[in-house]
Amino acid sequence: MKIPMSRELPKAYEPSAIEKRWAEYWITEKLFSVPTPPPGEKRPVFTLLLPPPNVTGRLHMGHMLNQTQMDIIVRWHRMRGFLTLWLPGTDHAGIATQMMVERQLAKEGKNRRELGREKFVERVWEWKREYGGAILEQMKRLGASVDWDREYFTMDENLSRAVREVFVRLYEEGLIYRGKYIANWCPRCETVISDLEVKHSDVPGKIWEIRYPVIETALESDQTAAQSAAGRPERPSPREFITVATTRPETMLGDTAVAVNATDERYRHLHGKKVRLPLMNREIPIILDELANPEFGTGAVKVTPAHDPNDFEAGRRHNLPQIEILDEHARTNANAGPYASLDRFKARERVVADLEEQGFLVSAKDYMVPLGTCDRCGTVVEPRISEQWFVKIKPLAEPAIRVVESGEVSIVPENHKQVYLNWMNNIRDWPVSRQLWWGHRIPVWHCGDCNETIVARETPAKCPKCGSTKLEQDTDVLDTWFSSGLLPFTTLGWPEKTRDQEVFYPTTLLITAYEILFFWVARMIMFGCHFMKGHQQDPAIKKASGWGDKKDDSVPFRQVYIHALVRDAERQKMSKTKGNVIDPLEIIDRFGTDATRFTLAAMAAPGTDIAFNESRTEGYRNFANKIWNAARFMFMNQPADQSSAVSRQSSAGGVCGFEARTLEDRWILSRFNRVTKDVNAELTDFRFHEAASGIYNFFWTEFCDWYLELLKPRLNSDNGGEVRVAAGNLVRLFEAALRLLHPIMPFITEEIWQAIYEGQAPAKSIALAPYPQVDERQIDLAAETDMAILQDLIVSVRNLRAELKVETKMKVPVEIYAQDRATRALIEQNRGAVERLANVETIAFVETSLAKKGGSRNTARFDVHVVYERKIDTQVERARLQKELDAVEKEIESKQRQLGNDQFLSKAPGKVVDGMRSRLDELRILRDKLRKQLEELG
RNA sequence: GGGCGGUUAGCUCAGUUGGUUAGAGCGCGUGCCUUACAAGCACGAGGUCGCAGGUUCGAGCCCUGCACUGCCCACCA
Repeated sequence: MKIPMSRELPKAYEPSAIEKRWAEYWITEKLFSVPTPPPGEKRPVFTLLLPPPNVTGRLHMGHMLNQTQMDIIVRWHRMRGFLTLWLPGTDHAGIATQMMVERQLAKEGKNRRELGREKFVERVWEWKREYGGAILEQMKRLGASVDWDREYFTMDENLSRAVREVFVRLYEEGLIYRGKYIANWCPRCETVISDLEVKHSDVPGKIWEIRYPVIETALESDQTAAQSAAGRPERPSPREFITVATTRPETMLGDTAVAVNATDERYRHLHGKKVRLPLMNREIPIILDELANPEFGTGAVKVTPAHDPNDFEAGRRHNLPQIEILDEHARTNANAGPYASLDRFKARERVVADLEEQGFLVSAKDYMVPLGTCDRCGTVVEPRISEQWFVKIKPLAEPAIRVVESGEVSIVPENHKQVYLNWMNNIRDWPVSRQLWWGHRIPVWHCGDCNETIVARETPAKCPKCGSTKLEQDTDVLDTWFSSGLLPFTTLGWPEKTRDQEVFYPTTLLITAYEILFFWVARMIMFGCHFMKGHQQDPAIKKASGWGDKKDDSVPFRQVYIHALVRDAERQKMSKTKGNVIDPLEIIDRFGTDATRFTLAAMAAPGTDIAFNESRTEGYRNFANKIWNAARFMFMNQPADQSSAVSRQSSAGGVCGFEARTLEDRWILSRFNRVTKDVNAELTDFRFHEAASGIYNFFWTEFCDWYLELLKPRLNSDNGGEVRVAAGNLVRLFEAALRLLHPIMPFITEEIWQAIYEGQAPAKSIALAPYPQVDERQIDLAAETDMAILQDLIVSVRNLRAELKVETKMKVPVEIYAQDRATRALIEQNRGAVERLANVETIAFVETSLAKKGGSRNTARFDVHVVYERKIDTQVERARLQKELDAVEKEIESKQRQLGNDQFLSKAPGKVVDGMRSRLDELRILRDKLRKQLEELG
């Protein structure tokens, strides 16, 4: 691909003009594709699995944050020489996709049942082929440096085969079983869903108290005796009632008992009795069970084993019948007698009305009702009995707990580790079957003749027990998370043993949102530890990659980084219903991908949510523009005979060929190395915000505002040699800074970097160039100290000029007193810089303090006085001085107190004590000068 | 009912193991179209770090309590 490139850059940076071009270039050149490495590969390896977005998904801010962080880490590793594999793909997203296509069908006036399963599934595949790639296309705009040659889809044949393999193995190991249990049922999706897929909330509603008449029995005499013992009236009322409370009165149609606690004295006389169920006119027993809490309500509770999980358990304990009164649509069925064929809420109304009419309703009170709704469609879920496949989870959870406890898998930030462990320690069996059509069909067949259940990897020809060919495959599909939980190894060729696994498994890192810690992360760890048990990563690679101390290579990843949630500017969670969703693509259109990425990076402090604020993005768009213009300046100042000043050899990563001749050269080189050192450390700890702001400050403040300004005279010098050095330094430093910035802002850095080399770049892309690494020898403390003094001097003069209201263009003479010889020498040597940057005509050094002169500034190292006829506003100046003096005196006092404290002197580190002493010395000088100045003002 | 987090400048947020002067961006004020950049430059104002105690030579950071505020988990009728 020919790279269009020009050193005549437009004045304002236009991201849209370049971003698309580079995104395409990276893909067509296959820059990020990683073929299976040959044996003997020794490079360190970095592997990252993209959390697969749903095929139905549209890119939202959460994705973008997630992908930006991943891309930063990935590009950073790649530039540091890691063999870097980032695996992209999409998830078939069972319910979501099926709903999407069903909606489409509905528009055509059809439904899936008319179509039939086979045709419907074909239809979903069509939809997937047509629209399923949308989110990955959107990803490309973000610049995500994934290996597109390895793109996967969770229903690809190879991944599906692995899913069947896993199911069969688990079954054979006794870790999968089938049973009739009560579970959350979504009447709209018509499938069972797991606890995790239910959202709980309390909503205003009602609680109804209902009385059930007690049936008098032959045991009455005993009861009476018991009552007397309990100090009750000797005679029971002719019609005794037992009162229960419920927030779902319609379920009483399915009641098969009333429970009281055995310890509850109030009900002792009713032990062994029965009640007559109102409306249904059915006799049901009073049972003694822990289910009834004497502290709550009346202490008596109705028991509906078919429609409540607690009652289900109680029902099992007491062998109670399970009477289902609701069907899969949550409509009442024939068991509801006169209330059959009603929507559940309609049934509720009728039941309440009739109870009231017949005198069974005791009360109806306002109440906050706990309500579970379907995560997908928002429908109120209904606990319902059905036959499902379950994964026995404890044996899988134990190793998954161990590897996190031991740090074989580390979770960052660490507080999520505890959350993970809490959940895992209380984990319950996982219902994995779903009554859907779209997904991995369960590899189980039922024999139509002998009813045998056959669990097999491939479709069996006949029943192994009776030889019948009347076999029907189980109609259910697997929970979407079942297949995505396998991805760390199935994408690397499992169940075959492959070279890819040897090299890339365990994956290095997982970056994901907190929300799917249980859904996905936990399942990956369980499956990884189970199915990759005994796996060993290529030892040379493992060591080179920095994981030599890890013992367990079965884990799916070495590290998990949990990132925050992106909220809107008001800190509200973004949601479609609230209408406060910020569309990242729209932000990108307006500010550019680089600026948007930078925003997310700069705000991504680990552990805190991000309130996405557009004004920040605008600021970072400006930052990109700043870099752009600095580049224009750089190109403008390249001598004609020095078209490519940068060595084509890539250096070890630092600034290559820089000739530090002057203070500003030594200073900027030192600063660059310091920032480089910091950024590398910060990225190691996922402190994206610190890395981003470090680079921002370096580029803008130090490089542009100071270094470029100091360089200008040298670039405009008549001395060709000097110009050459200055221009060369400029371009070399710039080149290195671009590499430093590249992981966060890949597009603009690529554009300028390529332009620097004019088609002769040492690599196909800056993304393949080395990442800057600190060269400690280039850190120059003296240069940094000296530069700070000069900056202080220049700012002081600028400040005085502003106060004296010197016309901007007018140069003024200044007088400087520096008692310290070194300081004076420093200023003398750099007087040109001071004159230029502070707009000074001449500098005159004097031998006595200038503190008494108006229009002066004093520091511990120097006094500077601007010679100008206009007088300062005495009032304002006095106030300013007084304020400063107060602050200084206050600080002196506190320092003196500390330095006078023996405990402090003996306990505090010497560095701190020395630092405080010299600071105190400076403060005293400053105080004296300020006092003199105040005296002078009178 | 449990668990976790937040409270720092007008706004949005940083502040890694406690250590000398608490930072940034935006916004605000003043002056500048200075030949890279007005999406810019220069200078400036603005904070008793939620409240009350405690530990320490030293606390924005550690401990206790309180207030307000978010989130997650949980089968309480």
